[in-house]
Amino acid sequence: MVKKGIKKSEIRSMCPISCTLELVGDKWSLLIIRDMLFFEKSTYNEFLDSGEKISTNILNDRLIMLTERGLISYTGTAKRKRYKLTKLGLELKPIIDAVGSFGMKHFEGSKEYVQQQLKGSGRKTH
Amino acid sequence: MVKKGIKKSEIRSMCPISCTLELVGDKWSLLIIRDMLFFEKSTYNEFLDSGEKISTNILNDRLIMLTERGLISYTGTAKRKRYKLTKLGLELKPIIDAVGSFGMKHFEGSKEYVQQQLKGSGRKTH
DNA sequence: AAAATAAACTTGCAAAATGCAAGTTTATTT
DNA sequence: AAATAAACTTGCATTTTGCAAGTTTATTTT
Repeated sequence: MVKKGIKKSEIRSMCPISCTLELVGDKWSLLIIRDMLFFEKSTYNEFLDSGEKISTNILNDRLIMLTERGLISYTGTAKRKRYKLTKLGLELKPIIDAVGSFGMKHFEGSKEYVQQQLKGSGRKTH
Repeated sequence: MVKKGIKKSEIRSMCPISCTLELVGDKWSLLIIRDMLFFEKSTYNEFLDSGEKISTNILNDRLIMLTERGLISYTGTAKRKRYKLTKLGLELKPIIDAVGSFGMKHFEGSKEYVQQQLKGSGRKTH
């Protein structure tokens, strides 16, 4: 069982880089946020079927955590939640952009992959 | 024993964000790179005594991995290695900058922490 | 030159995070 | 009313990280 997900983590240091990585530096958070930012995903099942195949327990855990940490929030009923980025969550965009730029420059085929992905989604070019 | 460190990872997807996170998205890589970028650290022991207290096995593992992946390289003898960022590694700066900016804006006391840290080091303001 | 120190690892074991496959529970459709 | 779907939950295996204590060879110190 995933008891508590990522540990409430007793702050490694007050370094802004370290703190930010403790907030969203796990294996999945930024990918979920990417899906919200670029592909306009908002529901559990939409997040579930992204290319990286997150598993259900982890997704559930991350959605709770990101919510607790004020990066996302939801509206709707318990069985039909719609998540969106909060003001704080939106401020992660520069990070995602920088990560994406590095990737598009250095991973062959990744730029094309993005184009493909955008075809099927809410078409958000930036 | 840390057999292989972070798995050679069978690529989760061709998404540039996902690929980049597989490259440096573990718990320590970006902190080591931060130490090189901002604090001009270059040796095993210098990395060891950063505020976040990485343990020796993990540090060793990460240094090997970052080297294998072409983000850092070293000169000097086996017992006196000096690491530096490669051209590719330097291209991670925009990511670190974005992560740092978010942190300085949202974690109270983190900006002051940076000032403190810079006092004792090679004084690199940006 | 011998002893002490230090730099760069290595080892073994424990704990935490992630992954996988298969449920369960209510709402919503058919 | 039955089938489907959305949002979880559970149990267990694997991977990754953390901790404490070595080891080995170079460099200083005495």
